[in-house]
Amino acid sequence: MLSLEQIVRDPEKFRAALVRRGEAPPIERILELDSRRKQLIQNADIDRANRNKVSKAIGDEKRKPTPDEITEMRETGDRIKGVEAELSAVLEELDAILLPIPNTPLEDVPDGLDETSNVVIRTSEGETSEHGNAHWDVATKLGILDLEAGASIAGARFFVLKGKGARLQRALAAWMLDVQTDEHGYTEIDPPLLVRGETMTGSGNLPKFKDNLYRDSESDLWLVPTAEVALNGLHQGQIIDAGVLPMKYVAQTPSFRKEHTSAGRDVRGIKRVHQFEKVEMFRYVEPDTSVEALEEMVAEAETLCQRLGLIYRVLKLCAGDIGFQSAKTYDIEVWSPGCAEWLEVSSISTCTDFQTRRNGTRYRPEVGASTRLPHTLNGSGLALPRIWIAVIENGLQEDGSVIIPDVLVPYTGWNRIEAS
RNA sequence: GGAGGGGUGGCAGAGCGGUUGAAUGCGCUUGUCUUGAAAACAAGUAUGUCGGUAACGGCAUCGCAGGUUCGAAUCCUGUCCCCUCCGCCA
Repeated sequence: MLSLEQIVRDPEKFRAALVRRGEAPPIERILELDSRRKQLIQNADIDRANRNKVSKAIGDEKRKPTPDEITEMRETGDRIKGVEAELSAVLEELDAILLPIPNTPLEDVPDGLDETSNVVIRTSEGETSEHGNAHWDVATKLGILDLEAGASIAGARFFVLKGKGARLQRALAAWMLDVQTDEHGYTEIDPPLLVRGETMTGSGNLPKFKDNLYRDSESDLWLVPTAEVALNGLHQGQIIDAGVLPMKYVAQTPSFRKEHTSAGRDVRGIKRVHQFEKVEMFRYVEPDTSVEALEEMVAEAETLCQRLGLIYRVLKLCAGDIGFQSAKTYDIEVWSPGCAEWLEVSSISTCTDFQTRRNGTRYRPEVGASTRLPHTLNGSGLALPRIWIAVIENGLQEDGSVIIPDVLVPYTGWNRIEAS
């Protein structure tokens, strides 16, 4: 959520920033509601102050209230209730307006309204060859991927990994998690995958994106579309002590997405599925260090691609293509020689104070200082099964077998998936 | 699923209709003392919001949401969470 206070202070700045993302926020209505809000608060406070004074006098004097006092205070109480009712209607409307407004892009985010304006800022060494053997053919033939079983069990966009395919995914996840914890200093978290609505709202996924989320209505819990949701909720409502930031977390979890909005895209194979594993990095940092932290996280994700020997490129997303809660996003894509396309395996964003304002995560810059909102950053490090796809398609040999990267061998116990 | 108990400030822990935003202790900050530290002593030490350049003042908050009352941390209802016992279960 954006800061109401800041919007009121400089409405045009916010309008301009949101226009860059193709949004037309009702700024006038917000200003109107805010001034009404302040007026109502003042009215109610005056009445409450008076009521407090009278009640306290009665208590101090240890006497019964006079009939006149009772009448007057009842009227005051009714008036307060009326004002409070109007105030809560105003606040409700403000929430309804503010909650679906996305974060504002940082200055250096490129202009543009869709992915065609994203900027490739670097590409790794190596050739983007094509061999035409897509993972759905190769892996099915190897007996390590069973799309039919996935469909039979759960429907379209679900899949089953088998044997060395399942082991390869487990190895990838374990290796990435080890690098993030042992080398990059992240603390491993194993969070709930079902979360409350408030937690989902705190991350920015609700109310706007409810159609892409799975939900158990009986217990009113939502399945996380990414570990980011849970990691973002880790400190909601808390004040983080001075000196604790930055905090770095990493979690490997499944992600559940309905993908209604991408109905016709990537229908073959397992590029886009309803349930997938992902290793997610998440950081809480002091505001003036978040820009630097974002670059670090991109480098951390790139390291993984490099060690897997994959060809990848880094994109800086334009204002219209960054996610709802993001102020700036880099995507990392790896080359898929079988599908002959770039696959997004990581999306790394700074959400500035957008999420912490929503969920009430604050920190103290110094002992005794007043609280501030930390910045949050998130990024995949990295997403399965797309990395799995890339490893399979890149490791494909002439004879149909697949050789896997050396870094994974300690986790698999073998380096080749033999053609049957 | 059944039966109880409980949620108060950074922590511990009083209060159970009337100067209670909240005793007391611990912790923390600052000051005095000290070469320095400790100890002792003194003062300060929640969050948010409205007004104000500020100083400061008002209001709200004792899990959360309602209700009763002139007045609620204290009474009532709902709800969330925690704990104990029984049952069930990976």
